[in-house]
Amino acid sequence: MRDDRRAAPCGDTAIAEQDGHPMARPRTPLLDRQRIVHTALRLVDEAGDLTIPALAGALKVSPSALYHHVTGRAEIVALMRAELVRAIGERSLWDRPWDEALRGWARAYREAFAEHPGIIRLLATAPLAEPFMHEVYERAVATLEAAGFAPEDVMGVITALESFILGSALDLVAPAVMVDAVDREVTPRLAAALAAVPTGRRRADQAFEVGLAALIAGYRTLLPADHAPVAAGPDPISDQA
Amino acid sequence: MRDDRRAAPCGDTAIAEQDGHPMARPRTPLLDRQRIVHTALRLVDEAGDLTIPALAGALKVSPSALYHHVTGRAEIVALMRAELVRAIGERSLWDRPWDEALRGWARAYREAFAEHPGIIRLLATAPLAEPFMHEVYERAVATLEAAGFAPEDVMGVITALESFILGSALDLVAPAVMVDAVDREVTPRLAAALAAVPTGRRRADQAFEVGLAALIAGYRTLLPADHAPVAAGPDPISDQA
DNA sequence: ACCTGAACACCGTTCAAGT
DNA sequence: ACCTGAACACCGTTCAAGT
Repeated sequence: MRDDRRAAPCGDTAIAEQDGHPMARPRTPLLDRQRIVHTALRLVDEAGDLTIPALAGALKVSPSALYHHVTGRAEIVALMRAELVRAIGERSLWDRPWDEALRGWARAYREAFAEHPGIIRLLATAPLAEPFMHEVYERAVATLEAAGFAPEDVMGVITALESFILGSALDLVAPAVMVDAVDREVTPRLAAALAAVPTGRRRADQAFEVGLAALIAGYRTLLPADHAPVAAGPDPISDQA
Repeated sequence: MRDDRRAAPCGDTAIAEQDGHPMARPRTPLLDRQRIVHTALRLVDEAGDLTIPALAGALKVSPSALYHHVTGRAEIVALMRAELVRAIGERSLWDRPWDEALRGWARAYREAFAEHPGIIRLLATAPLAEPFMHEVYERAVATLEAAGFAPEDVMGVITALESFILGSALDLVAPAVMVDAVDREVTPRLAAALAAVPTGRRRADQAFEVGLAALIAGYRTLLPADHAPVAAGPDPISDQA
């Protein structure tokens, strides 16, 4: 069903078969982990899933060639996860009040998923808690403790927010079945509620913002009364690239 | 790696091959959708994934036999989802204040997943928004509107809660990698925060309860001032079978 | 070291053949 | 209608063979 041909001009990859007979070991390696991961990401974005034959095809290489650079499909997925986590870390800023920091982190986290929607279902089934993520948690813990959260609550606060983000990322790729599949005879109020809400991407965005605001507001009530540095202003948006 | 043999006593399924030669159409059907779904659920719980050969093996039937009752693997998954949704609906009670109702629904929802942990990764990638779910949404919308939530917020409130539940269900099956993988030299505060938290299932439970309480508390702030029927008492637990 | 092509075990699905 | 066994297209992975 897919068409992998893309009019390859001659000399595309600098090394090609010399005459007509197949080559074994090229002088310059055709592959490296970086090229594999980036191509895999592009492929997942376009096709929605990842198969070794398709990946090898996009890299103009035999499937078995990949196994000289990665241990298998699982490692490719792990590398994609690392790439994503790196993107999250780059965009999160922790030198600000805890509520703004958490909000910015959550948005960066979800935004990274939103840029590679196809990856969500590949990564959702496994946690993001790779060593890469540890330093992000470290900063989150420090921020929350400094803000006055009880030590035994801190991990729960972070984990719950992360669960919400991950669930929201899944919501992002969930096909919006309901909108007109709802029978206004049987479920009239649901139909009305759906009509009052935007469609497509903005639907998911709005639900995310509603939940994020509520979660942060709820976290604020966990703080002892003398710790309330930031007034509950209406959503101080923190812009960032 | 798996051993599907289970010492079958003769006459196990009432209909077996008469002598030694294979049978074609048995007098009583060997299969029905109910048996298929329940066996699939058991299999997913035990093995963590679902394959047609394994399912056929557990049903003591040839793989191709399944296709006379079900259109394919996708429909089996859909039937499992319907089974799960039914369980959620049965345990949720909506004739109570909105916050208690939402809290009970969320717990029932997650509890249904927790009983079949293996199913989470099968269902997480697709929404639960099947027609079965519509009437649950209908009741949720009615409850929230009656409580005074703005019509344009209602779907967001429900969707965000559902995202949190789904993410928490995924957290439930996430292997607890971090606990001792954390380097207390590099990330000392994270290590300390983790030490202050329970391990195993209870870790996920606590994070879920922290997030659920915060979300509901945050939702309460969305209500106009004249709508606050329930005081913010400390977690009125709603027991249920 | 790095690539190819053949090969293997597996999966989901189809289909003719039997009753 | 309902089952079987053979067959198909596909997948991830291994491995000997080439340079």
